[in-house]
Amino acid sequence: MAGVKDVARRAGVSVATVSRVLNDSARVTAETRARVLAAVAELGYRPNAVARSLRTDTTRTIGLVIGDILNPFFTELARAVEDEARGAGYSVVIGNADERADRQDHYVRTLLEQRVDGLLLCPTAEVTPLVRDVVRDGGPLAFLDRTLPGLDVPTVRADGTAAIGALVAHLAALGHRRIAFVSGPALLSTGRERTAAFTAALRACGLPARPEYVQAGDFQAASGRAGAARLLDLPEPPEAIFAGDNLMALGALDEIRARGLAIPGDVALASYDDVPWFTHLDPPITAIGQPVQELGRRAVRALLDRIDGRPVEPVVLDARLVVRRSCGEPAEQGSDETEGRLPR
Amino acid sequence: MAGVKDVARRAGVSVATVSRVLNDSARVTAETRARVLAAVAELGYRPNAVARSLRTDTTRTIGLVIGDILNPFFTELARAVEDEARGAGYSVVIGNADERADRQDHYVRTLLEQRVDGLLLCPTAEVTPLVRDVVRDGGPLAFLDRTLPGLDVPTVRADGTAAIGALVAHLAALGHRRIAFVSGPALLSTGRERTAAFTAALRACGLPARPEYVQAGDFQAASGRAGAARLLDLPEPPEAIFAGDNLMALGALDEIRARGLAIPGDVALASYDDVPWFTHLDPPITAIGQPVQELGRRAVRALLDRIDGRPVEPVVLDARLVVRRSCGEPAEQGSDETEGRLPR
DNA sequence: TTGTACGCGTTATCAG
DNA sequence: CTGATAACGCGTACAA
Repeated sequence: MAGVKDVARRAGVSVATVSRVLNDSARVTAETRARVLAAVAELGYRPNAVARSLRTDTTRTIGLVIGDILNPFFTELARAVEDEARGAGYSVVIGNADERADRQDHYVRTLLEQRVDGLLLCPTAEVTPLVRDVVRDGGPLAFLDRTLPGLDVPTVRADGTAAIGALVAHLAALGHRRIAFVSGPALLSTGRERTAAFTAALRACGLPARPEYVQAGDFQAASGRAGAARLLDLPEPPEAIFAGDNLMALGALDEIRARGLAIPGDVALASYDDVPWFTHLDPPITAIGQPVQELGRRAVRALLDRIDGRPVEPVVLDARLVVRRSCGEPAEQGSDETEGRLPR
Repeated sequence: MAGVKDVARRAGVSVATVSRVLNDSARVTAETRARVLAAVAELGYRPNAVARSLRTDTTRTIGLVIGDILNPFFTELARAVEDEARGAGYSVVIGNADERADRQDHYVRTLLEQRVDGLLLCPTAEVTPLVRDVVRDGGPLAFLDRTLPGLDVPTVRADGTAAIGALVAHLAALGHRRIAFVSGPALLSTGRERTAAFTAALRACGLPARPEYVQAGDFQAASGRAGAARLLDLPEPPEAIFAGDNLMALGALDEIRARGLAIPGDVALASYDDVPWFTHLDPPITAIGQPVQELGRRAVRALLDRIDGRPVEPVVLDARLVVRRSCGEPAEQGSDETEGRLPR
């Protein structure tokens, strides 16, 4: 494969000059520039980014480790991150942790060895030794969507506390008193936050917080189904089930359908995370939507700020309740802004 | 950041020895190996993959350029590719072409400059000059899902011809005679193949092929909605709409719902590509499912074969019809194997 | 078994 | 404005 040397020879100049026109770093005669460019085209020269990176100690690349590539929330997030990064001249390398700490670490390690300029991490566990080390060594890290307690790392996330409060109030207003939650893992900040917000919201509405009405899941569909099954098997099953993410809502839906139960007649259903198809179910699913695009954009900006040594402060955006009909007919229903919404 | 040199000094050995234990290439005393490993741990040494790649001319990395990261078909594909690659000791770098030829080329170029060992491409257009060059130069390329005419490149894909034939026969058996198709782009092999199979299937069933019943889309939801709108606005609207992929099916669904039409009473709906939530709609959507996991695995194996200089032949798997209820009640319905299926 | 020294393709420094 | 050359971090002949 042709290198700068070949190009130089063919253009009748030195390698230094070739490098200069390729990076338009210094002033070069229009004529020699043309000769070089011609040689580049003729030889089909492709710059070797590996060598370039070794020399410049920069890869123009950022890593993104997401929780689960099959989860639409994360793919939408990845999309937003990628768009913003591309705009800034960076490539994004995505690692799919599959909600496993070991796989997360695998990618963190690999990406660091690849010498990415920065790393966006949606942590899958409390904290692994590797992540602790990276933080200690001041690696170019930022957290996205999820936080890690006690670590001083720039974080971009959405807070669902208010929206969950609104959801529980909505359920209570519709007459539901036995409200259950299929939670995410307690190891994740998002899992904990949503559970805490849920119990606080119950209290605020004067509803009892029954421990058996909080079932632990792992953000995967199967656990949503299992959690719903346990809830529906209770001597006194809940009147409403709130799933901690869209995958678990899908699982809960599976279980509810399998039992031939009606929504919201027999049991109401709501979900954290909003996805396009929620709108098409009968009834459409009430959900809490996160500002995913904005999350992605802000995360990239925060990371680039950190890379460039600019000061960066945490970003917390708000999630919001989208009322549809899966929890019962509201007395007075606002227009559903996402009705008929199309992805992209 | 610590390098081999630092490790060597700390362990009291030469850099060569360090390199040897890191790659367990040659015989090293157990004792020195231990000393080196200790030094590595103490210094928190992280091998520089960039330098290593420059030296070895191999990155243990493959590129994957997909059509659209928001399309569940592609994310599932990416997942399968990643799993298989990881098993073989390779990392996967994903590029999202967003169904645009320019963006596809951007990633092909970038990945090539990054010196990936191989490149899996789901081509977004007939053929771009860049792709032509890469093929001509014998770049380590394989096509996935989509094929490019007249190019001698290993290809792994699914064929839907038989399944589409079965679908049209199914529709005809249910009494539908005016059957329409929202096609993918004619520039894509998958778009062309499905359209050809559709018209052939009509003919096989003795149904007329009306040109106005084939509306061109681009595999994105918005075009599915627009295509459905044009069809439903026809003086003689179709009794059944078959969408060329799951995103366009979502769009068509949007349009049908917006018009207050009943499925399948007013219009039947079917989709190419099967997704988990199809099962939960009322009625559940009849679809054609591809063996996505297998596609991903075979693609990686084919690419690695090519990289290692082993002979590789094209792989064509079969898609299959999954009958649900969105086209009407079949006289005799087989069990739906994917009912209640959970992702992962 | 271990050490020395060269080179991978590029950019950046320093002369000219 | 252009050219010669050192250096980036690592792997590997070759020598010891």
